[in-house]
Amino acid sequence: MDPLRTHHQNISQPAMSRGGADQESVVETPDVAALAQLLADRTRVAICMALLDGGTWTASELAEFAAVAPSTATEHLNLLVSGGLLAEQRRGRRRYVRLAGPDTAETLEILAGLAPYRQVPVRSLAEANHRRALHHARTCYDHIAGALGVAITDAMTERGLLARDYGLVLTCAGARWLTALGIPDTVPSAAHRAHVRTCLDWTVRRRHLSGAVGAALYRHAVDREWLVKAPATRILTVTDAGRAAFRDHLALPDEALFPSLTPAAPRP
Amino acid sequence: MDPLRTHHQNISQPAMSRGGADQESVVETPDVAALAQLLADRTRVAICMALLDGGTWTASELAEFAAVAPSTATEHLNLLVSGGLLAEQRRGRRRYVRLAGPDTAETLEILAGLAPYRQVPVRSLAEANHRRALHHARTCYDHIAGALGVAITDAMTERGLLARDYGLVLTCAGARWLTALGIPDTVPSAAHRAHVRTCLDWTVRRRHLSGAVGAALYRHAVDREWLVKAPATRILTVTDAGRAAFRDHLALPDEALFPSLTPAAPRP
DNA sequence: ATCACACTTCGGTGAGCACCGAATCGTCCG
DNA sequence: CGGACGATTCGGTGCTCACCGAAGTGTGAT
Repeated sequence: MDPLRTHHQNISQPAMSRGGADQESVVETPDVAALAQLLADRTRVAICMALLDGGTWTASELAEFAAVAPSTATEHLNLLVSGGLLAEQRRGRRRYVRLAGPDTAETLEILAGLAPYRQVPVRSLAEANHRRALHHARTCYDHIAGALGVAITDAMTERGLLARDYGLVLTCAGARWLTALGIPDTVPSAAHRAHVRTCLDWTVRRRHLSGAVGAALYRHAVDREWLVKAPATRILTVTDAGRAAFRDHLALPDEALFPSLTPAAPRP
Repeated sequence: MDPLRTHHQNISQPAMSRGGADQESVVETPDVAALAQLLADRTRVAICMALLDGGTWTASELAEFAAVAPSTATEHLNLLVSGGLLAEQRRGRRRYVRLAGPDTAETLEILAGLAPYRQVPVRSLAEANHRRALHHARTCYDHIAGALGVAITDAMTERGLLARDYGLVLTCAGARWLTALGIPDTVPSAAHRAHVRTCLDWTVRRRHLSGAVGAALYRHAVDREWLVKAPATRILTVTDAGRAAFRDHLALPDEALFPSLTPAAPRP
């Protein structure tokens, strides 16, 4: 149709204002393809997934994690930073990198929930253990995911702290429960209306609690040392104190509290 | 590092179970890259954006909309359907296609909100008018977007029907207001806790109302003929009755009710 | 000063893929 | 039946890009 259309001018450069002819009539449009292009590469996604632990990684740590050469990692980081998905901070000879913000993290989680599944071979016993631990309990940027996260959400729902109507919401009882735990500030006066979001868990294909309440709960659990986050991974470990607390406050069953008891990836 | 790693085995085929050696130790992982790959092409995104009007299109309509050859459109539709983003229905020699579901639509909107902006030239006067109309009021799968959508959201907030704490929520007054309008069924008894979501508007870079309440409001407005949707586009036109209603119930200003008065894409 | 280290730049390579046109297959209509 | 039409298949083309290694740059430690 359009004779100007050479083959495959799909994304590439910003097209360079030509001749200055009709430059007055332009419109801005969100370039979804450009954003998706950033995430259309397994290595870049692996980097983003690593950063979903909410932490700050160096370039070489990410290169090793993603199993690519440092030079390749540099290229990917350049793209992700200039695309606005990652924030960087250079100190000395190190390049520190983290997710740009909660929006980014949430978008990644949403995509992970909608994405098709893929079979991935497990090579070593160490990797199998790592998988098992991830499956049991991990961070999801600022809240708790994995079997533990789902169990918490389920228990809170059963006990009437959360209610399901057109999405999950915090009930008045739930607000009181949070206050009793000593989580007041995050939840404003009209507590029953506080922001509750859910997030589709990619290991269990079940929804778990996120949003402001999920974040507050996670922070609280870490502060009280109910949970300990392993450095440089997203793995959470439940402490003895944590087991006591989760049994006490939510009557969580042992399956949710011990990683070894977590059943192997139930496929729906 | 890995000698098995030839160059660029990034996405491609499902790798074909080899030799049947170590097939027991596999794990399922969401393949975000594969999903993003689907959206990493301008033409495919254009198709998805067209389908965001919530309607059903034929293959050739989409080919014309996206300005590609029919054969190219077929290829794209095959990918999008088999990737689960689109649902198809074949009748006779026609292929009817629509978005797979609300999840898909929501994900697209979220991506559009996070995506970078791109300058797009406007070629004809007709296109300029089309843009203006889209900018003023359009559907966003199942709710109202554009300047009108933002104005509605703002007005509802100002009048205490919506409140902002950790995201937007419907107040008790808001629930009563909906009931008075005659929108009861969508909103369950504990109405003030009904599902409210916001959606970042890509024309105005402002949030507007979505979720169950947003969808109910849109359906109501169409039922009462406050709004009329132009066929084969996402454009909404405000009728006289609509203007009266929106002035009455929300005191919307004229700028929000007449497309010509909408200011040209304010950039923050 | 010297060396180790974290990262970057650059050239080259190979795979992937968006596109079209021409030919083909079915379906619907006159 | 025959022709128009919607959609598909297929071969070919050219661009894009993920990857690496080797060489280079700057920082920090000895």
